Amino acid sequence: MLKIGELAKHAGISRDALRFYEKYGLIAPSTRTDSGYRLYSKSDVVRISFILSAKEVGFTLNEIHQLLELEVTKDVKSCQDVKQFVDNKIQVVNQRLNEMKKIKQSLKTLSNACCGGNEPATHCTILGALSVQNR
Amino acid sequence: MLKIGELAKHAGISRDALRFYEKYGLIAPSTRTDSGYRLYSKSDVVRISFILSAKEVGFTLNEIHQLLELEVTKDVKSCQDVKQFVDNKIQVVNQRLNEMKKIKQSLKTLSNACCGGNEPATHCTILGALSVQNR
DNA sequence: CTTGACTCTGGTCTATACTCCAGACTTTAT
DNA sequence: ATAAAGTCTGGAGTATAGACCAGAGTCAAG
Repeated sequence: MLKIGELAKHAGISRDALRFYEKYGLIAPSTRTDSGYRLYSKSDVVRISFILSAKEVGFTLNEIHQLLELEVTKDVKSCQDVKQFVDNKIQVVNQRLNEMKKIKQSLKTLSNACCGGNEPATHCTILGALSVQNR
Repeated sequence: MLKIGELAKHAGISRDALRFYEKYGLIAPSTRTDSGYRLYSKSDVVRISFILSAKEVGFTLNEIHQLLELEVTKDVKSCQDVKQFVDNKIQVVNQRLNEMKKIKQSLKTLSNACCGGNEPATHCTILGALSVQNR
């Protein structure tokens, strides 16, 4: 079991962020000490790492809440509902993946065009790289 | 040349957003009419589409500004600087791509596990899918 | 030539996702 | 036993990314 500071350090976020996520309903510590200190379990660690991954790729806390809520509401939702919701999210993720790949390609084109030498970078711009793409 | 409303419609954002980006230094209309109306050129359209793509994949306006600033500061920055900055961004994008792929895989696992039928979704959860991943 | 749609500037307001106290209590280290 | 470090709740403050509004000017159609 980890105290809030330990989990925060482990996850690379602040204690305040953890308490904020709790207020937001994303994660609650499994238990508390007699004195009221939060204690987080291993599964809490997994949960936090999912939350951070999802955030990393651009899901809002609200969307993450929906994803996690599937668990809470699983008894009242039918498999059908869940599948539809998830398939929908997969579409979103796919779109973002494609945008991301385009951006990466632009950056690579730019990096390659750029000799990396000491002279002024007169010909090195993102938009230049983009218009090369578009040609 | 497009007026602000036309560009906004074309790009799928609000006029206010465009004016906000302008204040932020991301994009300025090529010219103005005598009466002060903003007029956007084709390259402005390209620029906006880059901004939106970058936003889509999770860059903040500030980061986008840095990407675009390469153009403005190109005379004072050496090729080396540009290359380093860009290669750095490519690392970031790569990390996000990987996170995104993981999320997508989780969602797919979940979708597949889920029969899609009418019964309660007792076994369908993201965290369930995640722990299957981790096994 | 007026009505409606559009644009201008400048300002206030909002949601999201936190951060940063304050004041009190608890735990750990020496 | 005491200081330092950590934690608690509650509330205020902040940065980002716009949305919204007022009052005034502009343009296009009938």
